[in-house]
Amino acid sequence: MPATRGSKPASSSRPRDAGGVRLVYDFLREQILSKSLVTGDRLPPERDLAAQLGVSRPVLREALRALAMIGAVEIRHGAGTVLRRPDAAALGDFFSFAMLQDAPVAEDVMQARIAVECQAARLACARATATDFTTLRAAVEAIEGTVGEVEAGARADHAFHSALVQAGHSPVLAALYATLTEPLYRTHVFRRGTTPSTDEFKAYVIDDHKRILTALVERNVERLDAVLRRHFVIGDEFREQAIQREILSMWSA
Amino acid sequence: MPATRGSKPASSSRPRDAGGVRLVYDFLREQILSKSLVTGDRLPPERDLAAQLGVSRPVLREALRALAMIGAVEIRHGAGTVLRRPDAAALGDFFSFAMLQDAPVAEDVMQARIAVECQAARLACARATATDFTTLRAAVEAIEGTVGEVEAGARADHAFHSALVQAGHSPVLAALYATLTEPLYRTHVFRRGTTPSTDEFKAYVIDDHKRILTALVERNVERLDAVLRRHFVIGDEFREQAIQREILSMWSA
DNA sequence: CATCTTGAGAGGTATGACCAATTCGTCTAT
DNA sequence: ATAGACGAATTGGTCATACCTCTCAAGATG
Repeated sequence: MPATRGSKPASSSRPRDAGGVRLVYDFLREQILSKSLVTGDRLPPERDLAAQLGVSRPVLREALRALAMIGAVEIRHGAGTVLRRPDAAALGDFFSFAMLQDAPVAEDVMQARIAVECQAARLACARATATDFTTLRAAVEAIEGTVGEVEAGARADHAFHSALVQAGHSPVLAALYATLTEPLYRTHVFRRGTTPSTDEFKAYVIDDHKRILTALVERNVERLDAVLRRHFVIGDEFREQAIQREILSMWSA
Repeated sequence: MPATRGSKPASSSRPRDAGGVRLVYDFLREQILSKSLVTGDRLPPERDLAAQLGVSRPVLREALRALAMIGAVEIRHGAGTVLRRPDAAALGDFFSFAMLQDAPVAEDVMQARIAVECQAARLACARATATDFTTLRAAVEAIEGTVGEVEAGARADHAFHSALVQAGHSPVLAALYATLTEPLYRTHVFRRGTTPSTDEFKAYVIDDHKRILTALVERNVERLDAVLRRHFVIGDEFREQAIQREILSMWSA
């Protein structure tokens, strides 16, 4: 085993990684920095890379698994390990482990969801692309076609709101949003809570989604924010009661 | 090796983790969710935990190393492995690998911070108590007394904003805020970035914090939102540039 | 040309042994 | 009685070896 360098911890909030693991991190960093490796490149096979670095394969695997956790590499069984460019979409476990330790209540989760979605919507006014608009229009159409159905309606609703967040082109907000909302849309009761029962209410729900899209198309930040916040008020009480009983069990699945 | 469950990936941007590793993640998630394990608890020794879960020690170590990468556990040689609550300070490697490949992450974290703080501020207009107001007034006074100092000024600034978020009485928002921001205030450059240099600017910063508090006292949601958002614009570019430079040098070791 | 099969390559896992760091208990000196 | 030193036990770090499982590409067959 080669001597480790006397470098400081990778992060002031994490203890110093073991020497073998750190050597792998450092090696890969240098490879990227020197452009010897670029995003998409396949790393040498584990056995070869471990020998090259003078560490054992389990040590190399530890390091690679950790890098996979943050999306820096993608490990594919039988195919090899590829260098990836981390983005916050890879941080689902980070956010879920963080939130699991606070036992959030349903209303709070909705508030955080609102926070993230409204901020992403603001960004979307500046950043949304033609592709985003296409996606959102298709999502509105999907809502129109499924507004009275529990399963499909909830899926279409989620797709619309997720597309809106994606249009903000902020990976951290998108990752947070996914963590916060994915469990929501999986609960039966939440799905029922998003399903209007009267024709009048159905029409209103469809129109509201159109109003959101219109404000975005016009890139009107304040109107979009207002329309969206009012959108969330609708059905809030009904939804909250439904969610409370199921929210905590979902993050462990 | 026990059969793995047919669950989907923890994050949609990462391929499915290998079965053994996933089993460890799931186990720990459940332990946390059920309060069998709380932050600060020491996990069983590797040999014992591996046997308990029916995986080999190298597999357990892979999983733990990955969790250590996001700050969910702290591994100490000779002492044991402790459960930690992840916060962004643990993501040094994430940021460094991301930035080495030109991923624009710092601005995103700030956007998430803004989302959370503004939503918490909205809630605070309805929920702030007399104690909250007392805390916030003291925080403003502390800002007045330290506005030209790098360390103390940053601490006072952070205390004010944290108190504002706390006044929203939303544990999820408060936790997210802590997760996203506490590490920032630890960097020297961020602190310098929040330290006004001219008397005029100092007075403006003090007044802006007072305006925020006034809007809250009047429980004026829209004014508070507007004042706060404008507050964030000030110094944003300076801060971002400073953070990006600092992150590379500080975390890449 | 399209589809299927096979073999090589590459990741996934287990076992056992040994090394290194930390913690705790015991003994000795003051 | 207290403090410090030392050694043993505990626990993480690493290595070597063997075997299993998945993926992919090349070759064979219809």
